[in-house]
Amino acid sequence: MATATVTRKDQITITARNLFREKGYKSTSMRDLAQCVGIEAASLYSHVKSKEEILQKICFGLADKFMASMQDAQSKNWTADKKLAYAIEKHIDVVVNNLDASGVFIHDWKHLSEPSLTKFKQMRSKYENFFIGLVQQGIDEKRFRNVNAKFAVMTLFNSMNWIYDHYKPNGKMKQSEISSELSLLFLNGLSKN
Amino acid sequence: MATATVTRKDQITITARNLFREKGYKSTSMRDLAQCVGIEAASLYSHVKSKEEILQKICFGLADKFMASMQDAQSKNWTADKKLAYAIEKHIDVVVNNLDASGVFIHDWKHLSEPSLTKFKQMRSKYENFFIGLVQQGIDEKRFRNVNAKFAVMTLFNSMNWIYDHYKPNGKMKQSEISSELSLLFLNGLSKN
DNA sequence: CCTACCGATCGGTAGG
DNA sequence: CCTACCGATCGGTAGG
Repeated sequence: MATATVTRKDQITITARNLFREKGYKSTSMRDLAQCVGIEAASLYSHVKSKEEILQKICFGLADKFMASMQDAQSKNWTADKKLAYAIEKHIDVVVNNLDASGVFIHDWKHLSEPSLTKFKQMRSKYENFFIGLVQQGIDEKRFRNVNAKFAVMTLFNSMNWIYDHYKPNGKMKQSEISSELSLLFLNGLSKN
Repeated sequence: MATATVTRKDQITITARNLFREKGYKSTSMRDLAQCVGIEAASLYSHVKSKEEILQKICFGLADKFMASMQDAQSKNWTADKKLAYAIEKHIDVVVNNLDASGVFIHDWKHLSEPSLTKFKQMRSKYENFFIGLVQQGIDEKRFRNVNAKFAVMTLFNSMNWIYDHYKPNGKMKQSEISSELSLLFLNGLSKN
């Protein structure tokens, strides 16, 4: 029977995600990380190549999840507004189930060095353009008001991405409520009537 | 005749705002700052007490502007929805006219130490509660749908605060368009249609 | 506003 | 995974 084994490397990644999110990447030292893991700082380098490698794993790990959810939404044969609601739901699902990584993703991607930085920006653009395309399609089909699609999507993203900051797993609002409320707020905001 | 004199201290503050926004507070060294100003690092301390003092000036300088716009909106004898639209417009006005400071405000307030940190959080709470109160009032008066007022305001704030990130002074959208589009998007989203 | 310098801390390596 | 240690850089001070 396969048991879920948390290797030391996993433990380092998980701890780093939490520390980076709490204090920020630049303010977290490898010595902080080592202490939380319970080993000496130098020992970290038996498991990771560098501090930035950890950041890369966190940022691209989440980026991959967003890309997968995009492809899922893309494959559906629905109207633009329905697809958009679905994509919002999927995005929030990723954020809520990766709270620490989401915080790091949003705040610390800037500290990636080349060529990771360029790759990261490209993935983000691709993802943003998918949403912008859906909004534009909704406008063309006269489902939405005639807004600036890019501006609307930026507004949406900022709302979605910061959920990690005020979401409490055992709080008043359940994940499903947040999803439905946010997509309603946004789609209603775009609606014509 | 009074001429606008930019003192060295002003120059340090302005340069710091820009560097902190571009690279982050923690990633900007006093040596970086000194070089951009054109003096030696040690000379900075003739004009400022510490690195954190600069951060405090930036954060509380902007917080004061937000508080002033809140008091302005509060003094109006209008309905909740109209007051909210006005408060949104005023908030965006502060952000757009303080782009660098807004970026620092949003990203780096965490690096304030006590007692500044507590004071900052208190001001922010007061400001947030003002907006939450307006949304709740709109709900009570049956002007808005019955949403979670706090969640709606967090959504609004995240949209408004990140304008600094994609606003281009000479871009497609003028400030007035951003204001009206964002408040329409939000108020329309809250409306019962 | 500068030169000269401080103690602390950083990411990371050597060698076992 | 540890001890021992590296060169670089940090915020900041002394003294002029």
